[in-house]
Amino acid sequence: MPELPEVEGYKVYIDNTSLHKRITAFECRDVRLLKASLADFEKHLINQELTETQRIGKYLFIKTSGQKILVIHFGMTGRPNYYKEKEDRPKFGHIVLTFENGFHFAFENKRKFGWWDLTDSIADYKVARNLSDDARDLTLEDFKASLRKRKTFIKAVVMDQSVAAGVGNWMADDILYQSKIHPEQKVQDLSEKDIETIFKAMRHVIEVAIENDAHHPDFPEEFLIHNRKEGATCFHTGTEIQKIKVGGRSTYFSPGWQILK
DNA sequence: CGTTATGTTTCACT
DNA sequence: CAGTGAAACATAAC
Repeated sequence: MPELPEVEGYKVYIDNTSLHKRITAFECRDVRLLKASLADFEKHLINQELTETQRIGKYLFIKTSGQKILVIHFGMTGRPNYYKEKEDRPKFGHIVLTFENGFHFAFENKRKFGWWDLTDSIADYKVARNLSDDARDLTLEDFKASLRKRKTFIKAVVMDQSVAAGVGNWMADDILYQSKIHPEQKVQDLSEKDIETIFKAMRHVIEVAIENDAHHPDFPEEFLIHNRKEGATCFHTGTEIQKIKVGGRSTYFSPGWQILK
C-alpha cells in the first residue's frame, strides 16, 4: 500500500513502538529481501537500538546506536507490525527483530518487493538512488527545474522518484485529476501555471492523506481515490472514469474533466 | 487459468 | 551522459 502518506504513518508507528529498545535477535526468512549480507545485519543490529527515523519519499531510514543506518523500503505490500506473542507473528512477516522487552517488530511484505539495506550516510544513499527531496519539502523552483528537462507524459514524470520523492500511482492519478490535467499531457506543453497547479495539488493530496492517516475512505469526496476504477462515475462531470496505461502503470482519469490540450 | 496489484531496478535504445 | 520505455522481479488474491 505504501506511498508517501502511508510510509509517514509507518514512521510514526515505529517511533511509537520500536525505538530505544535493545535488539536481541534478527531473523529473516528470505535473504532476497536483504540488500546487505545476513551477517552484516546481525552484526550491526543485534545488541543495538533503533534511535531515530527519517523518511524521504517512500524510503525510511532508521538510525541505530551502532555504526549503520537501517534503510527500509516497503515495496508495494509492506508494512510494520509490532507485536508481543511469538504466535502472533504475521503470516507475511518475513523479517523480524526481537527486542529485549520480548516484543517483536515484523516487516510484513506479502509480495516481496520491499527490502532492507544498511548505509553509512542518508545523504549519500539519496544521491546514489537518484532520489529527489521528499515531496513535502520540495520547492516549486526545483519541481519546475525537473520538469523542464522532461519531454514525456506528465503522469510518468510526477511519479518519478527523482522528481518528487514519495508520489506513487494512486497519488499521481489524484494529483492530475485535481489539477484537471490529462495524464498523457506532454510536459513540455504545460504552462507555468499548469505546473504550479500540479505542484499545489501534490502538496494538497499529501497533506490531506497524512491528516487522515492515509485512510482513503476518510478523504474528501472530490478525491479520485473514491472512484478510481474503470467505469466509475466522475464526481465533477458524472461521466465515466477511464483506465489506460501510462508509464507501464494502470492510470485512471476522467476524460470529460482532464482534457488533453 | 489469466489478470492485476499503491514499486524499483535494469537494460537497450536514442 | 541523460532521458525514455519496456521488461523483470515475486506472490497473493480475485
